[in-house]
Amino acid sequence: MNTTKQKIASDLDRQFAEQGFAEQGVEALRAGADVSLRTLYKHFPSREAMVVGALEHRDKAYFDWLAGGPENGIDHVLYPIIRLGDWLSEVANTGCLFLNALAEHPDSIAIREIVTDHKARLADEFRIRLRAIAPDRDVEQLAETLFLLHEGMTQTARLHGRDRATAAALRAAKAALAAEGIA
Amino acid sequence: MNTTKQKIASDLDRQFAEQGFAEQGVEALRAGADVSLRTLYKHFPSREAMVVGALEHRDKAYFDWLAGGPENGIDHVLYPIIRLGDWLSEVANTGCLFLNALAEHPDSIAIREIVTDHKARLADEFRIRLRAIAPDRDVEQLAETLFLLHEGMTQTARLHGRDRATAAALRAAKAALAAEGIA
DNA sequence: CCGATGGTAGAATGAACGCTCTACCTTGCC
DNA sequence: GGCAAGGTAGAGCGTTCATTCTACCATCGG
Repeated sequence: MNTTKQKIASDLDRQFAEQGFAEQGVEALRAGADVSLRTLYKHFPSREAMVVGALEHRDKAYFDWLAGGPENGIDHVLYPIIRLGDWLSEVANTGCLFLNALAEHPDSIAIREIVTDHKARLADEFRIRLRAIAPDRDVEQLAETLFLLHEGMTQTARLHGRDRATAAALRAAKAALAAEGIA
Repeated sequence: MNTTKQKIASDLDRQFAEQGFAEQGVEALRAGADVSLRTLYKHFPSREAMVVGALEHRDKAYFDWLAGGPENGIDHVLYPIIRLGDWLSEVANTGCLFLNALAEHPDSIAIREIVTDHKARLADEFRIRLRAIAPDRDVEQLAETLFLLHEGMTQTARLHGRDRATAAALRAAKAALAAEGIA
């Protein structure tokens, strides 16, 4: 079964989030996941694979976390931003795991790919939600704006605190929607 | 003189921006700065000091870059965001050097301090500019919003391209100002 | 001309790293 | 019972890293 693999991936995710990527060697990761080195390498045959595994785990966890929420109205569109506020209070607040990984491994194709995919999917999420409440509009620019607010909020939460960052992102999102006559 | 030191700091800044922090050892940094190992260590007695030196250099370079610009009106407030667009086209587009450094050295007090200071000064920049055009208003929330847009734009430029990120940030900034009756 | 300053090249060191390997143990199905 | 699957502990290998050190050179004010 890959139950063990998933458990390890979850531990890797948490460890990379809390301690960063560079400051932890494979031995520290092994200890944090509480498995043997052999088992760790069986599931993730290189350190890079461990990073990819952690990112894949978080990608899934993040979109699972987004399930549910209001089905109509402006809150349907704002929900990912609202939910991000909750997320930031539950996990270690060290910015975006994906962008942090990319910062440390700018040359890794596998990592670049998963980061790009995750962010594209997030941008799509806003597009889909906007189309749901404004089917007759071109929502492309608004989707980009909401995506930008989401990213900015993630980074700003590290520096100004989660609540202020959430409030600022929601304020700006509502203003952007209002300026386009949506809401 | 510290001319040599400044030259090295500038090279370190560029190298960290282009190649990331983790993937470069001291020997690579030395080669990129075209100095001897001895001289490098004379000015920056540890690798951490090299990171701090690069960040200090960029902090100064960034605020120098912000000098000038329109003195009145909404463009005075938007100028850091407009100028960020230019900046992103001139340097390697790998996100925020400060946040990347923090991602790789979450335990370094010296690095955390310079990152915090830089970001606080940037937030102040927006506060000061807002007060200049709206002296009778409480600009605190708007300053936070503009700061968030600035940060979000920096990250989004990596993924969606500089021009789209700049346009989205400016759109959102104008909407936020309009919503508060400023502009 | 001399000595201080600040540069060069690059070998040496000791620690830490990613990864592999040997040897053994536990569990559950036929 | 026995064997296959998948786990454990941890020593060892070769490499790379940050840092230090020896030995030498160029420039220039007094």
